[in-house]
Amino acid sequence: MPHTYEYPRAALTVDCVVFGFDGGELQVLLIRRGQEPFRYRWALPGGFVRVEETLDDAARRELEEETGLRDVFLEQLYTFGTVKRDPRERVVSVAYFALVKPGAVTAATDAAEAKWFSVSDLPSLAFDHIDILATALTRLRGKLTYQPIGFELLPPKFTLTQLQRLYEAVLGELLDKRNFRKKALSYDLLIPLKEKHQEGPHRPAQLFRFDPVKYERLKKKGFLFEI
Amino acid sequence: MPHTYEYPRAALTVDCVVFGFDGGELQVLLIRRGQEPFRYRWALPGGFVRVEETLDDAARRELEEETGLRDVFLEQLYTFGTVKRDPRERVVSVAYFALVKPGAVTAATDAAEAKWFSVSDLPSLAFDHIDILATALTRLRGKLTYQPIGFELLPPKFTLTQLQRLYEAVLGELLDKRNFRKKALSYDLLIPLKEKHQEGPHRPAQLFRFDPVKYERLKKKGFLFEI
DNA sequence: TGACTTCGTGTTTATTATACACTTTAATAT
DNA sequence: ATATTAAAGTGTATAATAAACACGAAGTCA
Repeated sequence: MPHTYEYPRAALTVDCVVFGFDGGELQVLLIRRGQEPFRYRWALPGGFVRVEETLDDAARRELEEETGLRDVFLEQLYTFGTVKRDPRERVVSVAYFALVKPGAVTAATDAAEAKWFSVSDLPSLAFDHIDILATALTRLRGKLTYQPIGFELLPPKFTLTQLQRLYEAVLGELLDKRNFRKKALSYDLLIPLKEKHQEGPHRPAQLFRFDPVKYERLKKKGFLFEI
Repeated sequence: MPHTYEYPRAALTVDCVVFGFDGGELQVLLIRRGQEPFRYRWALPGGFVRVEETLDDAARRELEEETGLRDVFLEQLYTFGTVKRDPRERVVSVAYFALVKPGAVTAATDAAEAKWFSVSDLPSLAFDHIDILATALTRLRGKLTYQPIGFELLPPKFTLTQLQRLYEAVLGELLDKRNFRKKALSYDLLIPLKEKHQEGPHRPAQLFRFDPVKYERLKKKGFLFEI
């Protein structure tokens, strides 16, 4: 059913930069395009915004449709609106960035032609998606240093070393173990569990979980979480 | 000339939150609407994005058309896309925030039915513009503490006391004079001028200007400017 | 020339960040 | 059982930064 307007209108899309962490490197989830333009090229998951859904809803819907992921940390990033970013017609894209835990990762990747890529070894991307990705990376780095969003990238139970590896991967620098642990624990957001994480012939590591209640409380005060 | 599409499309607009500083309070520039909906209500300057212009261009164009302002600091803020934010039809708005110097202020206000309001004493606004404004305020506060954008709100020549008053107005707290000056000067971004600012029966104040060259250099390094 | 008002300045103390190395603990191999 | 292995876990001294705080200087105006 066609729709007619007095003036030409841009098409509106959402694109999601989905970050994951495999324990060593920061990863991005990409899907292989099936149609022109940029057929067979890797691209960010995304698609057209429907006229009766919010932008956030559109991002969540497209993410689930194309990757199987749901209930993830999702936040609006930036809106990309240069005139020629899509060769067909004017398309404005509201970009989102998402953080997913390793659990969600394996469940999702077999749902579609989606694949994780290390951010340090990316293929050529469709449209201006490399710019969107770069913007998302900058935002992630910035955010990580003042908000405890790292937990969104780790399993529900994690060790302090895993948390440190994540920070090191995202920030691109090595951190001092003792200072990191001091700082991370000082916010009182990590709850030690009774369990330990045994892996290999060495001392097992204490497992922690994140305290979402204290997190919400701190968030209202406009807190910081600087590492 | 009508334009037809296979699926319904949202209309795309830009809205600008323009901040100014009168020496005492933080101000926002609003325009009075001439048409329905929300006729006679105050609203953020803004309008429809043309299909052949970028979002940034649209924001600058609308800002100049409605307020006479040009060559201002302008930065994309957030995109507002709830379904019913405009009672007529689906309208997605890319919000921008702008900072203008007092010089531009007086030149602009008589250009249209635009008026400055103190952020602590706002009228009822059209659409969801009060939400956009709140988002902009939060962003301004956050940004001001780590980037030297305060200069965008001051005249080319300013005193340290003026700069401090601005920070106090935006952050909503009083700052220590000596510590503030120490910090502000430590970044080496303020150039003392030969002139002094004489006003009233007391010691005249040293005038400074902002050093844009050093600013650009620092920006590339990903610097901070914390007060 | 004295009153008034804002400008401009330095030091001490508290807090936070940084640098740095050895003991503990469990699994595994012998 | 004992030795080996490898990561876990921990404390202190020093440097850097932030915070608290008060008074003389420089002009105008009566």
